[in-house]
Amino acid sequence: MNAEKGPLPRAAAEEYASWFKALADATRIQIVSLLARRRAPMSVGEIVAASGVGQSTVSHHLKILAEVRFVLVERQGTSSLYRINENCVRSFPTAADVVMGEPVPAAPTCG
Amino acid sequence: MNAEKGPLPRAAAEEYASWFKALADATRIQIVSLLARRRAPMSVGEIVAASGVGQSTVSHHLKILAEVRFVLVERQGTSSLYRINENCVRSFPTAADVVMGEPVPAAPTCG
DNA sequence: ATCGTCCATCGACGATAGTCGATGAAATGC
DNA sequence: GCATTTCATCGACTATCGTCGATGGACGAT
Repeated sequence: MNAEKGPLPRAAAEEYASWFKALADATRIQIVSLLARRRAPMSVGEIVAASGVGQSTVSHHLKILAEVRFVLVERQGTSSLYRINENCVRSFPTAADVVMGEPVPAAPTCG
Repeated sequence: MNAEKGPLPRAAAEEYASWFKALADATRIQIVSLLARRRAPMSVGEIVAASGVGQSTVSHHLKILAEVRFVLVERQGTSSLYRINENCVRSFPTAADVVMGEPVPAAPTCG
């Protein structure tokens, strides 16, 4: 932990924020927890049926979660199978990391 | 960790999301890290000077951070002194908590 | 009492984000 | 080839958010 007196540089703060933004929505949290409980990959249709929002909305959130590597996608035939990326879950920064200015765990490269 | 098959209930997901929303902005992360590095309380004016955004903006973010008890405020004379709430930082949920459905650590009651 | 300082709140603005319905594209089956 | 399924993308709408400037209230000093 570095403890200079200045604020965290803006660029680092934005990188941290991009992490937390990925989990700053209730629908995304539901999707992520759903994928984590079923440890097996799930198709978009299954996620739609379980989450209660529209198909395009689920697809949109899955894209956001995939951009930060929180979920991994694999095409199989006509369907896309999503699964949780446990490496990325583990490297997610804690609040203590942020306030103490720990180095950012390289957002899009966690697994 | 509970591992039923259904998604996390919407209410729990929203409570989690409210936590992460508090850190989902670069300016708030800068403010929080600033307060954590100086361990002493800081006035709003000091935070404004160090963060590079307007006074009303800082005041707005401090209000959000105080609502989730991430910072604590104490009036002293004409100025308000803000300091980090280390209990709240420690009880902030990890990503693993969320995806595994750990019980929410009682957002507004962490310290 | 008056002035000046410090801060919270208000109103407004632009930007971003979440949701939906509709459209389109890729793969499968007939 | 054609229809069907499955999903991603597009366009539009609304709501929320971050920021600012201005206003006003509380407190201290003169």
